Amino acid sequence: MELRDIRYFVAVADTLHFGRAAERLHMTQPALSRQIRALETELEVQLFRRTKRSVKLTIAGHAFLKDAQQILHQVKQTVSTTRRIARGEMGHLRLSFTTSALRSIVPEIVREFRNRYPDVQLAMTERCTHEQVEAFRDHQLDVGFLYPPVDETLLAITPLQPETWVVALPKDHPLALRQPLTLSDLATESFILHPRQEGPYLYNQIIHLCQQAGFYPHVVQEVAACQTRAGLVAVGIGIAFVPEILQDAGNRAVVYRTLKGDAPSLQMAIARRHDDDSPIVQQFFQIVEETFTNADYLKAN
Amino acid sequence: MELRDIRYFVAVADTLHFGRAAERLHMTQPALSRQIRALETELEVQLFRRTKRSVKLTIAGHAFLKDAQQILHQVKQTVSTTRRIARGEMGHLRLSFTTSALRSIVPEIVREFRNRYPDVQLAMTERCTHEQVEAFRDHQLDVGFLYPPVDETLLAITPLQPETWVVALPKDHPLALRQPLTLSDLATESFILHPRQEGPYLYNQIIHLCQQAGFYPHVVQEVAACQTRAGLVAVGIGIAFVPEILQDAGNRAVVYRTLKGDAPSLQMAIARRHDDDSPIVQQFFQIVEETFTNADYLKAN
DNA sequence: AGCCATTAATGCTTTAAGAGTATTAATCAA
DNA sequence: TTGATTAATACTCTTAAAGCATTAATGGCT
Repeated sequence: MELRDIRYFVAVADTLHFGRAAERLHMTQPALSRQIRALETELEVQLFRRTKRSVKLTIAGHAFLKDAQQILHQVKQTVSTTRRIARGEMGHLRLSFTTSALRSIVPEIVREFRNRYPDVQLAMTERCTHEQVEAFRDHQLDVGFLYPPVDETLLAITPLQPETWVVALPKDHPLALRQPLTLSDLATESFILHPRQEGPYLYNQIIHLCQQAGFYPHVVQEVAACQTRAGLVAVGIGIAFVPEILQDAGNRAVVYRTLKGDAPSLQMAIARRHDDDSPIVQQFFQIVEETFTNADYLKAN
Repeated sequence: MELRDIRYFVAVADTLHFGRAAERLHMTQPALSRQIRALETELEVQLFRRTKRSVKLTIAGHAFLKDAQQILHQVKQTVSTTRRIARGEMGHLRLSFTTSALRSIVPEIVREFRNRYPDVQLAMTERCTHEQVEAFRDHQLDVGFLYPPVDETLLAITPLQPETWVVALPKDHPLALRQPLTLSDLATESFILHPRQEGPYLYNQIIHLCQQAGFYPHVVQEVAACQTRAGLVAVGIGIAFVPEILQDAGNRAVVYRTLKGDAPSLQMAIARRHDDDSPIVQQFFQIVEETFTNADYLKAN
């Protein structure tokens, strides 16, 4: 049995007239009569009770009609849905971001995406860079905002705007008054850094920059959350580095100072699997690109 | 799009191998490759991501597969159900019967029908003959146990076993001792009959038989229910006619006497619309026939 | 690094299912 | 009785789909 047969049957069942049904199907009456008869033979079921002058459905024909219409409807629905999914208008997208990404342009991107593709289910999870890479490996993630470097054989990376980090000092620290501050000024300080395994790239970068400035930093504590580091700075445990964008939300007992010359910096990036051909992911990247073009445009004015 | 395309697609999606899928479909690989490609062109959707060595589903392909399998399943289900309905194994049957029919062979017939066709929904309603005819007219009824005569242009009638009616007398009535009783013996009695409009045929029959016996019956009361009539006989209001099969269930203060010669009698019949081609109804009649053949066979032994 | 096996695609031919045309047969209404 | 209506039949024709032979590209294996 083919959908053709079902379409023919429904036309005849609707009109109860082979001639008119044939017309509706843009074919001739004999061809239609033959197809219906063939369908009945195949089913071994009489669907119509015909006289030479009239046609009506049998009981079985009535039942078949109901199902037939449902099948045709489902086929139509399937075609439509498949097309929408292929166009990226429907489906789902699993998104991850590091904690600090929420303080950046990311929320705006997500908002725009939701607006433009309301039928795409968004699943968002906060994950650190390392967790994101693992999730990508396990096919648990489609798009991630993270901090390179990562395994670029698996992931395609698009760098976003660089993010410079500033020094957090207690309000009453002597250096809080000095304005052009360089890394070498911090040589004798105690440092509160983030745990090495949470962000080895940045950690090593800091150590390396300090060594270039002629000292090895004295690390008194390792704390993951930036806010907590600022808190510890406030009570005089030491000094710390935090992202520039987080400084406004900081503690009142803390001042933030930009470093002149080499300073710790990270460049957030957006990642996807190389082998991912999801049109939704493509569209997400499209929006990311547009958002940045737009943002630059605004800045230029 | 045709079911063929869907079947082909599912085969390729299952095996992810054009050659093996073609084998499973009993066709050659190039033909299959071409059909899949045509399907993709028609849908304007890439369903497979092919390399020269491997095939895998795209996101849209995955979604389509799910729906495709469901469609194929539904088609299979529809064919099966339609066949069962055509064979009379599924569907519904609306059945009516008069009150007294429940005291006859009818329950046995229904029991056997339920046994043999458990997937047929039975809707049973008690209706008098007149109500049944109305229900048939309104297409509200498929099979009815009723008492002719009825409109035989609408209904096809199969008569069942004739049912003779007996006289109910008070236990201490003088005629209770006379054994060969005839209708003329009742000439001076008071009669409790059923209401004329409830069964005009039987009512007229009784009047007619009495007149043939040389008298016009003196009717003191009209009561529909046979049991109630027997009750009134017990307290001496008059005498009554009841169906032979009901006499066992009668009042202890009442005796029942068969009439010699002409006696009121009814022949229950089973009715269906002439234009009803439901296989279920046919099968019901089949069982009715078998049940009677069987019953006669038992009697003969 | 090169060769062979594997596998999907392409070009051409063949087949058969389905459609068209002309006609028939039966039924209902006037 | 006749004519209009309508589904079925007989035959021919068209075309979509299948088969066959071959190509092209890829990946594994020595």
